[in-house]
Amino acid sequence: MAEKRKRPTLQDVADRVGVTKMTVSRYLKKPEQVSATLQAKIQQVLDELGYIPNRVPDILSSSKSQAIGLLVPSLTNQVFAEMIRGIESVTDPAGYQTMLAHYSYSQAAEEARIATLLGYNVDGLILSESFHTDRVRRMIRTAGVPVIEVMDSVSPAIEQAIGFDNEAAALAMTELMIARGHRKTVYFAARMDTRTRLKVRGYERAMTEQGLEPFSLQTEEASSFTRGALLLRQALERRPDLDGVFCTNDDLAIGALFECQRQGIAVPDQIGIAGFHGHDIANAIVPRLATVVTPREEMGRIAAEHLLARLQGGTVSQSVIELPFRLEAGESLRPAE
Amino acid sequence: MAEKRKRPTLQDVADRVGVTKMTVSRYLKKPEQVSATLQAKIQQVLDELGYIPNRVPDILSSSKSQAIGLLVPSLTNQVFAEMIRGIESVTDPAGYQTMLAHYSYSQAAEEARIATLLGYNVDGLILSESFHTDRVRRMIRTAGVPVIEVMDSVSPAIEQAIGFDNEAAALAMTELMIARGHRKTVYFAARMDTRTRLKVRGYERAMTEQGLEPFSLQTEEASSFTRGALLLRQALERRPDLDGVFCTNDDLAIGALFECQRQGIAVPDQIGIAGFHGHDIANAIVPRLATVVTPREEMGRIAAEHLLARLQGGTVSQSVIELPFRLEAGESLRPAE
DNA sequence: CTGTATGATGTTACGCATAACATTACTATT
DNA sequence: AATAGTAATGTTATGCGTAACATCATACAG
Repeated sequence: MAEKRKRPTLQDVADRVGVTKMTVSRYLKKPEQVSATLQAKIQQVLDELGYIPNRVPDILSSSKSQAIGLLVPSLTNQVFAEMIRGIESVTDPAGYQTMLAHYSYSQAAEEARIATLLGYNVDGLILSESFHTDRVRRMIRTAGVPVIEVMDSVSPAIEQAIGFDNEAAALAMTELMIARGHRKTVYFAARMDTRTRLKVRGYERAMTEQGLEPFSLQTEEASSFTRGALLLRQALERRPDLDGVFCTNDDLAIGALFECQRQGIAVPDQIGIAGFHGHDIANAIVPRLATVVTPREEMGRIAAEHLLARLQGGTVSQSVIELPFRLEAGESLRPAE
Repeated sequence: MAEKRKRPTLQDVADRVGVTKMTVSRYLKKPEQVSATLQAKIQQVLDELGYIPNRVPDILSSSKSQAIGLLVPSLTNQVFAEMIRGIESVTDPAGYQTMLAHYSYSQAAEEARIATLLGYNVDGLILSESFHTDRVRRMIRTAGVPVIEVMDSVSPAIEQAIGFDNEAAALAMTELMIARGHRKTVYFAARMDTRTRLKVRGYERAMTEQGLEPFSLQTEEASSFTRGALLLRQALERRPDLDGVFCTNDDLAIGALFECQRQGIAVPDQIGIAGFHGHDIANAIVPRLATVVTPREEMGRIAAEHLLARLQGGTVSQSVIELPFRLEAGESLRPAE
C-alpha cells in the first residue's frame, strides 16, 4: 500500500508540459496570464499527475500561512462549537484555514498549544480565555501576530477582546430569580475559569445586595448533565431549604432539572432553575429553561472579522467590544407576580 | 501595536551566543550533545529573545509535519467531539498535533478540506465518512499519506476502517423495541450520510422481517432537540397511531421525548422512544433513554493508534476493525414481559 | 610522543513555491 | 524600417531548520 511514490511537485508538472514551474505556478494563481494553449496543456498534466498544491514553501518564504489558530478550552462544550461556527462563517469565505486546538482548561496546555500553532506560522490567533500567563503574552508579542480574545469583555485585553459582561449577566439573572421569589438560590459552577469566576461574583453581588447569603458549589470535573444532577443532590444535603439553582451553563441546569424530576421536586414551585447560554435544549425542555442568552455565534463572527481586518493591515479600533446578552425567563422560574 | 519586529530565528539566537545555528538546533533537540557552558548560555539567550521554534522549514525539507488531519462532518455533534477526544488521547502524548477541519456534510467541502490539509503536509488523515468521491481517493493515493476511516465498519475501506456495524445496531434496537411491544415504530433521521442510510436499512429490515411496515421521516437540517420535537409533531400527523420512535441519534430522541412531555403523551406507555450513541444525557434524563451505546471514544483511540503505528513504518494488519455496540434499554421503552 | 578514539562544533546542501526582475517575441505605430 | 509597447515565459533569489558529513581539539593508551 504505502508506496514511497513521492507526491508530484510543480517541477514535475512543468517538466511534463515542457515549461518552467513558474509558468505552472502562474497558471494556478492567475490563469489569464498564461496563453490559452498552455492553459489546456497544463490543466491536463495537473489532472494526470493529481497535483496537490504544497503550501509549505510559500509559508516558509512569505511567513503567511493563510491559517488562523483557534484556542478553546474544550470541544465538548457547545458554547465553543457555536463560537467556532461563527468564526468560520467569516474565515472560510476569506480563504483562511482554521487550526483548532484545545487545552482542557489547563494553562500549561494552552501555552504549549499556542507555541505549536505559532510553530506552523499561523497568521493570527483567537483565544477564548481572558486570563493568560506572562509567557503566553510574551510569545504572542514576540511572534508579532494579531490576537483577539473572545467570551469576556472585562479583563484587560492583550490587544483586543470581543465578548459580553459575564458578571453583569449573572447579576441580572440572579436579580430576576430573586424577583421571582427564589431567594435561597445556590450557584453551581464547573471548571473555574475566568468567566466562571466573574459569574460567581455577579451572583454573589446580587445576593448580598439583597441581604441574602450566597452559596456556591463547584466541581473540578467538566460540566455535564450527570454532574448537574449530582450537584443538586449535594446542594440539597447541605442546603435542604434551597429554592433556586443558578448554573454556570445550561448543561448543569438541565442535569439539575432532571434530578428534580427524578426526586419529584416541583420546578419551579419548589425550586427555580436557571442556566447560562441559551442553547437549543433550553428551549426544547419541559419546562422551558430560564437562561441567559449569550451571543456565541456573533462573538465568533465579529472576532474573525476584526482579525481579518487587522491581517489586511487595519489597526485596532476598539480594544474591547461588548455585545449584549438577553435574559430568557422560560418556565423554570416562578411566574412574575 | 503591530510592530514589524520580525520574530527571532535560530540564526539570531546563534549570533548572540556566538555559535552557529546548528549548535543551537542541537541544543533544542539533544541538549546532552552540547557542552554544559553553552547549554546555559544558549538557554539564556533563548529566553531573552523569546525564541519560538519554527516548524515550517523542517516540514519543507523532511515532509514530516508531525501533524494529523482530522475530518469530521460537524463540530456541534457530540459524537465527533468524543471521538476526537479519543484520538487526541493518543496523538497528544506522541507529539502529534491534530489539525481539525469540518465540512458540514458536504462532499465538495470535504474534498476542499482534504486538499488544504494535504497542502500543509499532514502526515496522516483520519476521516469520519465512509463514502468518498473518486477525487478524494485519488488525492489520498497521490499524497501517499496513510488514511483511516472511523465510524463505520461496513463500506470498503480506502485503506483501513475502524467502526461498528451501524446496520446491525439499528436492527438490534428495532428488534428490542418490537419485543417490548412497540410495533408501530417510526424512524427519525437527520442529515443523510452513509451511516444514517445504514441505520435506516437496519430498521427497515427488522420491521419487514416481523411483517411490520417501516416508516421513516427525514430532515435535511442538522439534528437538534428542537428538530426532534418537530419531527414528532410531523410523525403524529402522518401516523397518528404510532407507538414508537427510534431516532438516528440521542438529540432527536430527546427532542421527541420533550415533545411527548409537552403534549402529555406517556412515555413509554403510549410511545416508546430510543436514541443512538448513548451520550451522557441519555442516562440523566427522566425517563432514562433507551439507546444504542456506541464506542465513540474507543474508535478514536484505536484509529489513532493504528495511524501512528503506520507512521512508524507498520503496515495495515486488518483492513476493517469492528468494535462492539451495546443496547441500553433505559426507561423509555415498555418493560420486558 | 604518536596514534586513535571521542566529544564538540562547524559547513554544506536541501526542500519547493513564488515575488521580483529579466528576457524574448511579437504587434502596433509613426 | 525603426521604435515603443505588450504579452508570454524564463531566471534568480529567498525563507530557515536540520541531516549528513567534515573538522578540530582534547584525552588517553601504548
